Amino acid sequence: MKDSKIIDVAQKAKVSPATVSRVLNGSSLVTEKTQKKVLQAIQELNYTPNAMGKQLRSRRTMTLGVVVRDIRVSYNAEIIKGIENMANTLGYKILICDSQNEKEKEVELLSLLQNRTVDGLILVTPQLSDEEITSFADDEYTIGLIGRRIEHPDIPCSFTDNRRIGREVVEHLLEAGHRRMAFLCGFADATDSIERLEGYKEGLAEAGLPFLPELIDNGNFSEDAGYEAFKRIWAGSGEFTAVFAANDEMALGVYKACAELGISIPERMAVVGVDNIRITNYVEPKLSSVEQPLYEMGAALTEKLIGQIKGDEGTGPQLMQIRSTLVIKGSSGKGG
Amino acid sequence: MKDSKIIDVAQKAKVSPATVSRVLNGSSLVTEKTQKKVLQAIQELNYTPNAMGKQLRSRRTMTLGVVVRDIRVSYNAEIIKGIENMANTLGYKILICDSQNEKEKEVELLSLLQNRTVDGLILVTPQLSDEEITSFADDEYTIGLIGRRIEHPDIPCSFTDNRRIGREVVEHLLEAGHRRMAFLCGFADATDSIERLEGYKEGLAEAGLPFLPELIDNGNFSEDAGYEAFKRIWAGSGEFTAVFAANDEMALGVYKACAELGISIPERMAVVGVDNIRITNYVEPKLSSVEQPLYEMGAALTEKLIGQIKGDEGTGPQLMQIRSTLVIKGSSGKGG
DNA sequence: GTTGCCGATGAAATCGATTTCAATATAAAA
DNA sequence: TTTTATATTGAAATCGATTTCATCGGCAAC
Repeated sequence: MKDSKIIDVAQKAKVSPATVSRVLNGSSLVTEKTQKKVLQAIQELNYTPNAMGKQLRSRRTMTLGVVVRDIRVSYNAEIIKGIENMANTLGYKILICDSQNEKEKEVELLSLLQNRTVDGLILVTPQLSDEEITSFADDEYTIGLIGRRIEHPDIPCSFTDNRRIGREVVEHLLEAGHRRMAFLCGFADATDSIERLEGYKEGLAEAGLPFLPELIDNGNFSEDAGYEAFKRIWAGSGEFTAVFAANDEMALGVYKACAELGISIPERMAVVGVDNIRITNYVEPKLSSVEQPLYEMGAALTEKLIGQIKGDEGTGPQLMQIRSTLVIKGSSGKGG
Repeated sequence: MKDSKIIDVAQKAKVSPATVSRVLNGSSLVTEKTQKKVLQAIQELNYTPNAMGKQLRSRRTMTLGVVVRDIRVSYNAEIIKGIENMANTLGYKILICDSQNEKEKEVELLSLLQNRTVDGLILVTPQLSDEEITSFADDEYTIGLIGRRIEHPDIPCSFTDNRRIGREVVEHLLEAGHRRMAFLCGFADATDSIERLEGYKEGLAEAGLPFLPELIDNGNFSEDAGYEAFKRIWAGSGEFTAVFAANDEMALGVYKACAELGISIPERMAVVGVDNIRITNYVEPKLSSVEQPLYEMGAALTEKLIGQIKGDEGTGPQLMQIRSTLVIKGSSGKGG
């Protein structure tokens, strides 16, 4: 069936396209009688307004772009779900862009804003520099950030207090009797990771313990990276009884390394991760982790961003810090 | 910075919009000199062609819609990744729609095709009936299916031979010495599940074993459902030594139930799932499963669908059956 | 019976690009 | 030098809907 245009409906109903448009958009300036005629015609022709025409005229695509580094990692999937749901309730659609962890691709994707393919863009833990992002926001493009924080009046950000996470984990490990604990960073460019490291340092400082650079290593947030990083540290200075990994993936790598090296968890080595992904509850022992309300972060940011697109000014703070909670499980119980 | 239009570029370069358009689209009918002028003007104005204008005129959105039941489940995420990558290489973007497992929502989403928001729609294990889908395809709308099979000249489908999967798993279990094996179905509407059940029956029949209805139960593909289903069967007729779950999630539910009931895997009970999701390698014992090349399924279908949109006719069969492989792990070793 | 006003409708401009077709300019041929 | 063919360019139509502005009609007020 060929799809019909507004003019077809107009002709069938013996009115002008303008009137049809008014009916479609619920304008009150239409007689009940003509409205009925028009609706009848719409029904008979099985007419659906063409989105492109509508968008061009209204200069709104009702679409949000979402840039993630990899759709498959559950951290991102959960955020996307939150974004998608909120966007949908507010009448928006979402365009997913997987940057494949390439910064170059992220830069490219900003063009979606320039060419007005989307009304706004949500970047999830982006690799772009603060300058690149702010310069875009300054150009009146609508951008929102998840898992990263930039102080800018027009950039809403939704993130967790990573420093607090760092401190809290350290406190937990201290309480469990550990004095020397390693820290595995993630991407060098990830503020998440950097801030968690700072929190780790603060925690140690508060307890009057020294910060030992040899207990720090980093990787790219992947299981393999965690595995390698742990092995490096272990080979360097065997002197530690706990590991705090910047995310669960890396913590899983630690599990693997420990299994290989015959190090038992948690007796000989306590392990704590961040994100509390599903797998943490399937490994033995269950992995202690910090749960971030990812779904809520996605949803909250989306709501704010759409508000901004619609022009709601000053509806609240641009920085939305969301509280995360430490979930203690078998991998970091008392004693050790 | 206000974004500029093609007319602005035209004025700045002292040419007509038509010429600018030609330069933009690499038409060969432009003098090198004017081309230079135009490019110069484009650069100076930092001009980017507006996507909506372009789309309206060309009647192409260069966007594909993807409907999944839940973005978070890794089965879907993997498929989406394949779709996204292929779409991207071919210049397409993807609009993600999470149907929240509601059929009603799926129906709604078909409107994306009607109003031309997308050029084509990919449905991943959809809940819509064959009739609903084919009637849409008959209306010249471009639809593709993943994980489901409909015989229709205009509907490309990418799926695995579920019946074969069923037979193969049964054969494997028979070889390991099992004679009575339970089967846990998934969604009642999922052809995947139904076909696997048929394969299971065929496998039994080939071995001359009877099909026992009391060893069949079903759930909704979730871990909880698997847990409940197993408990029901167990309570009914304790007489079986292996379970074949229609997917890994349900198999994980079986693990949970067995742990509670003190049934050891694989000694007392062998377990096999389907999908070979990541968690299967983190549980103890590792879960035997059937690996489906999800990424490839997504990518292959997308390529075909875009070909169809572009008008490549008859470039191959509409039905793409992709071979899956049984991965035997600890949960179904010999003996039992 | 005019005049004035208001509510319903339509004609036409608009959004921003592409593309057809006609009109140039340029080069080649006579 | 004039004619013809060809290579560039521009004017205007187009995609499909929305929206402004003008118009028409009816009704009330004078």
